[in-house]
Amino acid sequence: MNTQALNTRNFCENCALVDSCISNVDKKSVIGTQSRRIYHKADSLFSAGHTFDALYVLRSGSAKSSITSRVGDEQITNFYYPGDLLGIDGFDTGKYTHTLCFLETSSVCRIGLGQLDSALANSYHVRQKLLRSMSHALINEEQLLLSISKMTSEQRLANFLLDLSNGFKLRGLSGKVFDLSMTRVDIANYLGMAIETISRLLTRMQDQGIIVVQRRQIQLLNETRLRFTLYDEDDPQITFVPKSINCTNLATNSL
Amino acid sequence: MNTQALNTRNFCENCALVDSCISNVDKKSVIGTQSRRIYHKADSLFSAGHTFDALYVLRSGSAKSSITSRVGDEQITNFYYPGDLLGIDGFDTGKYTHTLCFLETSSVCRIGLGQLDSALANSYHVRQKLLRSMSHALINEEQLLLSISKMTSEQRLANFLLDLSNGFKLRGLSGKVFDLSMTRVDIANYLGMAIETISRLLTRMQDQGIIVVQRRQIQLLNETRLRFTLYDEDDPQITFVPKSINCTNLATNSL
DNA sequence: CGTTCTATTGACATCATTCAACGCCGGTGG
DNA sequence: CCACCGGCGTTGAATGATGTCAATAGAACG
Repeated sequence: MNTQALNTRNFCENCALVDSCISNVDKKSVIGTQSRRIYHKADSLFSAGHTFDALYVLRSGSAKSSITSRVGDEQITNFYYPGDLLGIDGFDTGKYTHTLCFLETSSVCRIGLGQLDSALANSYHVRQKLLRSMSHALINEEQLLLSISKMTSEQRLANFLLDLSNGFKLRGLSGKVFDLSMTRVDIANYLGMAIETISRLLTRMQDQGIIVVQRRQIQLLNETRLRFTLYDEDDPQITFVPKSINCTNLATNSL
Repeated sequence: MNTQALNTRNFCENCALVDSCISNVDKKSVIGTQSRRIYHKADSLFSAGHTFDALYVLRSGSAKSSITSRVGDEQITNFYYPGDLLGIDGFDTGKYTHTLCFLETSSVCRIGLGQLDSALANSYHVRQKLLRSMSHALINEEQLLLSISKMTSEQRLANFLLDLSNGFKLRGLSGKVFDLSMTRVDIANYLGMAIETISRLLTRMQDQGIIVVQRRQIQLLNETRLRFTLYDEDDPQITFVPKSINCTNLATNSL
């Protein structure tokens, strides 16, 4: 399985992601990255329990990460696209807790922990970038949590499609027509629902003229209506019931 | 509201948390912390949208953090106990995304961002500690996700009680008898279920002789049985169905 | 000592899962 | 080239776990 095209460089200064990539945020001290090889669908980059020895940046393709409970249940925690940072779950225990698995042919840049740490010590921008990425990952997870525990399945799916669309737009691709790199099973797992429900909802949305589904290809016909399902659909007038948890909002910041 | 006892020091070298606290992980360069004041129940430390200017360490008491969706739904993302790091959600955008709210009389140590960054630049241990904490927070969130999307309400509640018990044990308190500092509403929100369900489950567990509930006080009578409900209860023989997501487990780590 | 917050309990409604059958597509081997 | 097979996706019917609504009561708070 090492027969793949293997491409090892010391610096990725002409990577397409050059501006957003943690290796390049500090122009004065580019982090050397190694081991840029090609992975294929269903290959894994690392598995839960493996020694944490590097972070990775996804260069091309797409991937998913998942955790496993003691009972054997798996939960997909995220999908990744080019530019995303992989492996930050490893800092906690020194072992990866995620299993990272590619959804299609993909490539990554590897940043060894030693290199990373010296970059952190030397560059404010690298520190900023890493902390920001990790904070972002956390918030992302919490948004997912919010959607799973507070939204109907239809809203979750709509939200998911809009998120994907946004991600593609940000990467300069079409937010109107795109391909899902993950299976229905993956989506269902990620959103905490049954694949049958996904199927039914997709066809219903199609019947309503909101989207067009052809296998893995999705076309958004009416983004406004899609976005609208996120609000309480029964109630045309968007009622902002704050539903607030008891918390005095003094928010006496600092001192 | 500034009438509270106000206690400002430069260094917290004799804090009870001295060993685990990020301010003290590097004995050679203790981070100066400021503004140790007393907060009360329902006070908030910061709110979503406020400028991110500091991290905090919870010194005493307990707290919860929550995020709010555009529709006004709130989701509690975590409960905090002494030693926990607060505010790491702020790195992403430079504003807090959480609202942090105390559940009882509490105190914190404040670590300004400037101080933090110089400590990060100078100390490997501080870098390690911060990254570890953030990674841990991420994993924690994902465990919650897993439990919400893959477990029954009974299992979620059992899991929650066991987690709390563990936390108290780790802090040298009793894991058998403890007080919930949060309301049923908070628990329900956190676990993604209705308060009525919490109520019913608690009384059922009590009827089964697994726990004793008296308002906020919980006593674990039979921890083994509680732990056992986490597995598929129908099936006495624990069946480890791996339920694996399609992912070749080559896990060709590094290269 | 009333008002409000918190918690409990019952009856009922419902959304989503589960079970089951089937169709489609791509790959593989004869 | 065709037939078979397995993975993926769709659809229908029945079930059930959990939420919603409603009534009540105790504790906390001012």
